[in-house]
Amino acid sequence: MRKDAARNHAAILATAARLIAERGPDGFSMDDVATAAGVGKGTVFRRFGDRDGLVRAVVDETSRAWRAQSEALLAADDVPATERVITFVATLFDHVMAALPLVTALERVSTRSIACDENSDLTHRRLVALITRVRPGGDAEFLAHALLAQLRADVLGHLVHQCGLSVPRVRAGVLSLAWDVLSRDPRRVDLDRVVTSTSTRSGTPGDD
Amino acid sequence: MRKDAARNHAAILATAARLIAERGPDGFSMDDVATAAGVGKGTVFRRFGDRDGLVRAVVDETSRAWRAQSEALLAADDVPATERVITFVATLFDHVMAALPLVTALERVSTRSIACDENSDLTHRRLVALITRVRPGGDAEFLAHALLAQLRADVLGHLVHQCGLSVPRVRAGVLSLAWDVLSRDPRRVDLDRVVTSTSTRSGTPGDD
DNA sequence: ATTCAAACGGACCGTCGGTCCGCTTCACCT
DNA sequence: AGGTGAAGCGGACCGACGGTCCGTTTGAAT
Repeated sequence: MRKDAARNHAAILATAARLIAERGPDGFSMDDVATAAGVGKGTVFRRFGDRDGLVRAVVDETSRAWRAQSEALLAADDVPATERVITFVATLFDHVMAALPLVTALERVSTRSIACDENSDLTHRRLVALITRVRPGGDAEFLAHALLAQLRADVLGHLVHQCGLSVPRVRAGVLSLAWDVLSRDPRRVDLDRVVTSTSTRSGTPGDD
Repeated sequence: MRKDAARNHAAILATAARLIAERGPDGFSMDDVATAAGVGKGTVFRRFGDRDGLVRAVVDETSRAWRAQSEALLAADDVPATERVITFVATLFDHVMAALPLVTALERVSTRSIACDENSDLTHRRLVALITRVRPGGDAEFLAHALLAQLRADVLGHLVHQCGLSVPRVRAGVLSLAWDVLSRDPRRVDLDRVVTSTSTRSGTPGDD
């Protein structure tokens, strides 16, 4: 990589991170980034492909520390399995909250609403692995999705900024929920009967 | 309301609903709707204010049946409280799944990522009321948010279309989770100790 | 039939993501 | 050091889109 290219690459990343943090997840255009970074628009697109790629690159850099943390947690066999799941969720919560505008921007990338990138997928797989050790019988894949849905940046931002819930309260709620899910009671009631009796009166969707 | 205005109003709503269903939550422009409905662009904006308003109007009409259903559920004092919550969640799930592209479009309205409209708020308040009867001591407001987060259209669409989970599987997962949350065990472990000991090592966010 | 306000419609505007191509600059080679 | 080719640069340009404006049309009340 040429020297000027490396310099521009770093400048663009730093500028984008700053603009997103200052102006929110939608408060910047590609022109803004280019101008503020002191480069031409073409340079930004040459480096990162499109807006999507730029946001991903910034997130990727910012979340590097957390990824290492979660990787270490996977290998920490001395810690009880349940505690590892809870800690995984807690650290991810903290990470998302610390970079709310940035992660929100990631979730709003044009192509898909929910992140389909490698990092998100890796996070999910790791959580599945951890949950499986606690509840080998349960639907770990779904449970991981359910817990991760609680940690979506737009969800957390909504709770904190629109609804006015305090961050500690939300954090406690998320962790309690994770705990409940992990310690679920296997004596399942007849959920099917309760539910289908009322909901299938109109349309019976989802049974193709 | 003048006759032609009423006719155009209905035509625009129907056309928008059709386009969203056919082409997905982002597959239509305001010009598209106007042209397909046989009216001028100005007419669409005069009626609905902006893109946001148009999508909301379509959703509002489509969800009318479900709103009545949920209202009846609130008043059904003969049904056990827990069953009412589960049924509430189940019918909302069915409603969202039946109109996935439309609800997804609603969630992507420009102003805010998470719906802040009157309907969403009403749904949340009703769910809070129902949950409070089951768990008077718990954080009903947060729990309602947590359950509703599972029913976000983009979340459900991701699980079904990207991850390939079947609709019944997701439905069962969501209802099980609701059940678990409602029947949570009040004997709380020392969650705080477990969590803060590991996660606060880096940054201690959220304790202002 | 007259009248006028409500409604209409499409030309028009600003913004933005993304492309293109002529110019510049780096790094390597002799 | 000077030459050389390619990698990199940058901003003019394009098409799409949300939203506005205003001259024209139309419905209904009198």
